[in-house]
Amino acid sequence: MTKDFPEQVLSDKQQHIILTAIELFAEKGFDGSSIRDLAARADVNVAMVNYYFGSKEKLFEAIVEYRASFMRGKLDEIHANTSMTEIEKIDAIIDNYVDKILAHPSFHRILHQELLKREREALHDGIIRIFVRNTSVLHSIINQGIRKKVFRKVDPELTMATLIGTINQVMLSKPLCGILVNNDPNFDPYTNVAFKNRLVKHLKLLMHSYLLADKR
Amino acid sequence: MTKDFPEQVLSDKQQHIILTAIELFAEKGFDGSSIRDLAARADVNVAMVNYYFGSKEKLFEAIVEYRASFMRGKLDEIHANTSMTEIEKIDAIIDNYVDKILAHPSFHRILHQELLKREREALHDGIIRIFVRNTSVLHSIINQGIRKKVFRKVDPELTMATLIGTINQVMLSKPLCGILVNNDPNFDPYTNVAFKNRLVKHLKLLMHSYLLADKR
Amino acid sequence: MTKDFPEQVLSDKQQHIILTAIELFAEKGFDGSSIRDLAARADVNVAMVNYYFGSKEKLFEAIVEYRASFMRGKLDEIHANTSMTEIEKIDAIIDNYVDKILAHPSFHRILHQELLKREREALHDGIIRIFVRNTSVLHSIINQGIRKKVFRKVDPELTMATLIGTINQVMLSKPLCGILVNNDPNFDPYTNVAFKNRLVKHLKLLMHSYLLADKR
Amino acid sequence: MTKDFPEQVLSDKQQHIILTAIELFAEKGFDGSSIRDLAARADVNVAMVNYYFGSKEKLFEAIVEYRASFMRGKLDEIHANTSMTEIEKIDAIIDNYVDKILAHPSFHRILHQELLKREREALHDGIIRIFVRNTSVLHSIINQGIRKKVFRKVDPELTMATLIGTINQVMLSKPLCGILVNNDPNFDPYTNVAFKNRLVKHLKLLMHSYLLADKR
DNA sequence: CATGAATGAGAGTTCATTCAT
DNA sequence: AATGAATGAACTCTCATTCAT
Repeated sequence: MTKDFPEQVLSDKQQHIILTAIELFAEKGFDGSSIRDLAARADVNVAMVNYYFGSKEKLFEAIVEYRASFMRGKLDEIHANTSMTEIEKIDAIIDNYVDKILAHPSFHRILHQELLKREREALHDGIIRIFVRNTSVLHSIINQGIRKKVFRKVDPELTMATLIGTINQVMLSKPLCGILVNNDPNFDPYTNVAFKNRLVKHLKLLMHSYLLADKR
Repeated sequence: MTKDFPEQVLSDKQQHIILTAIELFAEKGFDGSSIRDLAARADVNVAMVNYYFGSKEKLFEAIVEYRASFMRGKLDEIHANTSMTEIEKIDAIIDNYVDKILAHPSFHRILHQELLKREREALHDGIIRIFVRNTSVLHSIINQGIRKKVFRKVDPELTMATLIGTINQVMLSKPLCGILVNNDPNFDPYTNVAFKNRLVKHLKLLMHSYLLADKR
Repeated sequence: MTKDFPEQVLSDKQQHIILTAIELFAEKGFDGSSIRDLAARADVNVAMVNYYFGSKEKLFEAIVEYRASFMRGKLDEIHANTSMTEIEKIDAIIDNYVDKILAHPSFHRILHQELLKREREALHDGIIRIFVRNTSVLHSIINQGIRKKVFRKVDPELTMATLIGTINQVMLSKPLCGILVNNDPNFDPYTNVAFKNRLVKHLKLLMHSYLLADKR
Repeated sequence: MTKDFPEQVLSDKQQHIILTAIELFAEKGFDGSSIRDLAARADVNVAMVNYYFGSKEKLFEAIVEYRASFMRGKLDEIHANTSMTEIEKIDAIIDNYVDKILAHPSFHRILHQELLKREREALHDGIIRIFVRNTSVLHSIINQGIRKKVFRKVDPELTMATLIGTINQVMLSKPLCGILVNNDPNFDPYTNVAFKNRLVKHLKLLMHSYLLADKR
């Protein structure tokens, strides 16, 4: 069984602060959010954040720790499954990815905000490590498919970038996504089941045509 | 004839500040960068930013204005070209996109950082407008291809997301990209010609298989 | 029973800041005083002013609130008193006014400084309201005296201006007052009992001759 | 012949700046007005103020110099006139004062703003000197009237304070004055002839009753 | 265990003034 | 003689953090 981080025990209040912080940071960015904002929104004392987490930066690390392993379990299971073909595994990963990411859009947004900066190196590296680990299964499956010649000789790394990048593109901005897919900036794609199905369908079709098409 | 930059006359010093700010904001984020940092790095007086641009926020707007039209010219040209097939236009757009975005990775990163927040609504909307404008040509070409039945009945919006999203994914983080494509966090993909060709090749192959494959 | 001060609870430190600010603003004006000056003089941290009062402007409002009602109680009592004649009431008001204003020369000076500007409209209006309230009793007594024909048919508003204006004139500038009444710029009239009596005597004599003289 | 200050020659532009500054300082106070505000309002270059007057403070001195002697001429004439009785002289001074002050309400307001502070000592002293000189004639006339026993044994200094203070009180704040005399904050008393006559009438009546009444 | 008070550092911005032209 | 560009200092205010209780 895999564990990304020590299974630290978090009190309800700590969890509450973390969940509030995820929303706040997603809206205003880490630097754009103040501890006072956060304390007010979470209805706790200003000193609580430092008291519980040590510092604002450590709170961010706690957030990552709290949500980081959100992928692993199912991915490893898919990877280890010997009764699935490679393309079935790809499909399963698509289902899983879309599911998990749409379930936590704010956290996803925070991670990407931090990834886009080059500050806070330790944190940056930590986030990169999460990404690398979470994509390694996908990487391995694509490579295996190619080796087995059930997949075309595609570029494995960039194929991964396509799969993840398509989802990220949609998650970039709720209003932008709303405009593009529904011509309505107030449309919320992240909670819309029809949109989720549409996204999954597109990704599967895309991957099928790309990976399976005519393997000469 | 096309023009890449707005007519507004900017002094050398103003341009210098803008270029320095693009690098700084890309590294530390807008909120994470201080005017003092910027002034020191650009080797100008702290008061210059407000003197030239009015405020930190207006500097951001000036940056966007300075680089915003970085796509349009060529795109319109491709769109209007009647001697190209749809798939040739897609290829041309891929060439163009990759070219332009790899040439200005920092600006690209800044835009996405701001897009990931929901603050500064006016600016956010402005950036969204740029994205919508820059993707509208692509949208129109895909739709035309589908109407002409030279393209499969794909999901046009999500196909765009795939194209743009793949590039964005690669631009997300230099070290992440370096690790994935070269197993070396110090590898700089953005200035590497081989990588650029690899990216272009992947995208074209991807789009060809997806759009053209067996239109039954 | 009357209360001179609003109910609001102010800590000792807050009161200390307010009292220091009154002196400072009286000397240098509101705009001429910096929060750093104030903090240094009051021997508190620069951040305390904003911490306690929110902003420099709100500190001003707190000052006004703290001292604004400095008149009312006694005035209402005089007004309501049915056993005094009108001229006795005027005399009592003179006693009261001179007393109160000489006790808080700095606050008095601040109010007038702000009154002389046309900025900060809300504040300006607030101060005007205080003046109007504080003079309304006087107004009403003069009018009553005229109606009862114990006073001459004077101009009630300008008679008020004379009464208040004489006191204000003396409060304008300590050195100017010192020179005029004692030929000594260092003479402090505001703490001098003899001067206070002299001022009261002059005002009473003035009002008696003006209001009572020959009512044909 | 008396001269308060060297008869410096001022160009039209300098006069224009001075007149604009008087209005601006009257509205926002000296510290509340910026040279940029002034330059913009006067439609001149920012550097002009320092170029012409040396500094912001020296501009203030130039303003005082420009308007300071606004009283003297006529006052000296009244004083020296041997064919007028003392009370006639008082009446003439009232006419003159009210006239001059109502003609330049902004300058009057500036002087008092500065008088209310204790800053800029040299300037403060200069202004005090102007006040003392301008009131000396009045002082001398009252004293003479008392000596000649045509006036009562009033308090000469405070009688002056009453005369000047009544006018000042009315000049304190346009809206306050408007409310008191006309129950209308938008009423402009300073340009209203009826109000001027009312003020003069009140002052003369006041001074007559006070100075002349029953000299036992 | 939890908190309100307090703080030094640094933020963005504005200022009067200077200077090369 | 006149000015636009430029600047260092100082402004108000907010910040993450600390600490006595």
